[in-house]
Amino acid sequence: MLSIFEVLALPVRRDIVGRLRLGPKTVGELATELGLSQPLTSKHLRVLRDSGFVRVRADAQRRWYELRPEPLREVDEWLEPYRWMWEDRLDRLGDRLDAIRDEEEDR
Amino acid sequence: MLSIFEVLALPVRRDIVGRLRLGPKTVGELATELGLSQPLTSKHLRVLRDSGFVRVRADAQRRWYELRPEPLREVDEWLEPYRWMWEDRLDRLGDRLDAIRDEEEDR
DNA sequence: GGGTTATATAACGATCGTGGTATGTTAGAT
DNA sequence: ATCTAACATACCACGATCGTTATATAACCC
Repeated sequence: MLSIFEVLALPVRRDIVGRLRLGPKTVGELATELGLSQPLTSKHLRVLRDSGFVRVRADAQRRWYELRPEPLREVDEWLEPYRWMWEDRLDRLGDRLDAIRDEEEDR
Repeated sequence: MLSIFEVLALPVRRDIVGRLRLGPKTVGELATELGLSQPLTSKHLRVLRDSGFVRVRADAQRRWYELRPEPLREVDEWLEPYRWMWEDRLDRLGDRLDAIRDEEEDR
């Protein structure tokens, strides 16, 4: 089975993930949108499924694929130790100051 | 040239990135720490360099590799449209409330 | 200059994932 | 019961990348 980062390494798979962001879609819908053959679409969805990115719901012959947050969240957590490199804050201090300023402006 | 996600797909490359998090290291240091051959280490560093993850500073025969934030930041930005899926907040409202609560506690 | 240290690159073989084609499976429709 | 629609899977071949080994480059030391 492919790791989370390996799954995301392929542009077409990130594309699928992106198109499922706003709601579930069927294999046929995705294949059409992406201009892929049905078997190839199914295969990528299989990879996404095995790695936890999507789950399937059966509906007659249709298969509705739905995005799951966990793997994406893992990527987010992996990034955490590096965020200080581009987020100019001292241990969330910046966020707090921003929030306070926003509150002031709302008055 | 490999894309950012392709670069991160390999565990050993994420490992290198991780070990450079706290400061620059030489090829030899990394090779020893990771238990890799020198040529392999150099090759991975080459990939990391081409994709912008690291930059090199020459120092006699030594090459100091330093981590750069940009590609990691790109991953972070790619994740942005998905964060609502696991961050329980309504358009940053949660962050603000957290910050306000923290401020209250500090009093 | 000769030797050594540190690193980069070339060449090669092997592995693995990708994409295509063909086929299997299941459910609905007539 | 048969036909069709929607999807999954098996098989195969190509291509890319990974790791190894050998070699090249460059700078320091004696």
